[in-house]
Amino acid sequence: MDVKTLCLGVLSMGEASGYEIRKVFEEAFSHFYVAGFGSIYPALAALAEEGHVSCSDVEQARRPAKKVYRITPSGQACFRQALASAYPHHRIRSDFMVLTVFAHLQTPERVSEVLEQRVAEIDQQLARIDKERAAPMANSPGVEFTAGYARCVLEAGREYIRRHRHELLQALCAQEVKS
Amino acid sequence: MDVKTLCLGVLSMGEASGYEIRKVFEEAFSHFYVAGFGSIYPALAALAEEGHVSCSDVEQARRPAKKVYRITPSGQACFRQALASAYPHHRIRSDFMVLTVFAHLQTPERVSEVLEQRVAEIDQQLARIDKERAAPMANSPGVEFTAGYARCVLEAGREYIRRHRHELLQALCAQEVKS
DNA sequence: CGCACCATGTAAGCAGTTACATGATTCG
DNA sequence: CGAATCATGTAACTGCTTACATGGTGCG
Repeated sequence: MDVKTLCLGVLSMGEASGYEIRKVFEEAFSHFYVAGFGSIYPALAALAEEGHVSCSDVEQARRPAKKVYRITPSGQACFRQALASAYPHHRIRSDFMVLTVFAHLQTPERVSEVLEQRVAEIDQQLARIDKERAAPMANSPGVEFTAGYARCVLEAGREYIRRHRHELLQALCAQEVKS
Repeated sequence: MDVKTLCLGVLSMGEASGYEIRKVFEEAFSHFYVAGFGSIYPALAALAEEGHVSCSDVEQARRPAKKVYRITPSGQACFRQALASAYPHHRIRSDFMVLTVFAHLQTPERVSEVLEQRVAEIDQQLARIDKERAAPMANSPGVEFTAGYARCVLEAGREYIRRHRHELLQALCAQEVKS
């Protein structure tokens, strides 16, 4: 699934500008999808040309004017079709895990720092999920389920690091003494 | 971290051909990094040109000849440098979670299928981890730690789906009756 | 006055995927 | 004999990231 399809998804929950869509990606969707301005704006332009969204300029008091996009019936059909035919891939690209796999090529201090950074990032993501739950942009069972899934997986990872970091660091120290 | 760096990492554990490196990506590394032939072969060629790996043709009885790559001291230094300076990013791109967020736009049958497919994939990955643990290509504390981390996170996700799938599906059915 | 936020876009470049192209051997 | 495995590569394409370009408003 590409950024275009995901933009349609965001717009299926209500009209929005490009800037607001990006905020959704950064906040509510940040646990499973990354997209920046550079991919969102071209995606919206392409969707408008295909007739999947309509667009209107909205002047604002004390703010720059914005372009508000709305999903059209054809866009709705297109998004439903994408949902119906997509395979539920789940790809991870983790430099964190690369760094832990090759822990023996780093100093114990460095490995400890890496683990701390990962825990800090998990804490941030958990805080974001709780914030989103307090003020849900759309209170659907799907959003609820997915937030719970993300929460559960993140907490499991954090707990694992807490419980096993000493084993890893001790093994590294033992190895350092030998060499 | 790019494919080139990861290839150096694989070669830091011992010499290998491109074909064998790809097997490592598909098996031991599959939980946190994806790479196919199309990125591995060009990466190895580039590394050879930069002097980070050496390469020799090896004729085999009853097999096609292969090119065996070995990491050089400069490659080792380069990889250590990459490990020392990389930030532990952990990116997820999950069509699975997109599909669950928009569960209300799909039939309960479809959502159920999606959940089952995810559970099946988790089971496959868990089986792969256990297989790898039985015959570890390198028995380092880092490999052990990372396998445990992946195990823990995958199991948490599977458990969450098992415990909460009924809630999601019931909410969808209730909504369907209303509309 | 400077920073952060609101707001929209373009263009170049790169990394990686997909498909193509080839060919030997082994096993059922 | 066909399928799977071993084995290496190229080329086109796509999708995304990064950097560039611009400019108004609000707050401390």
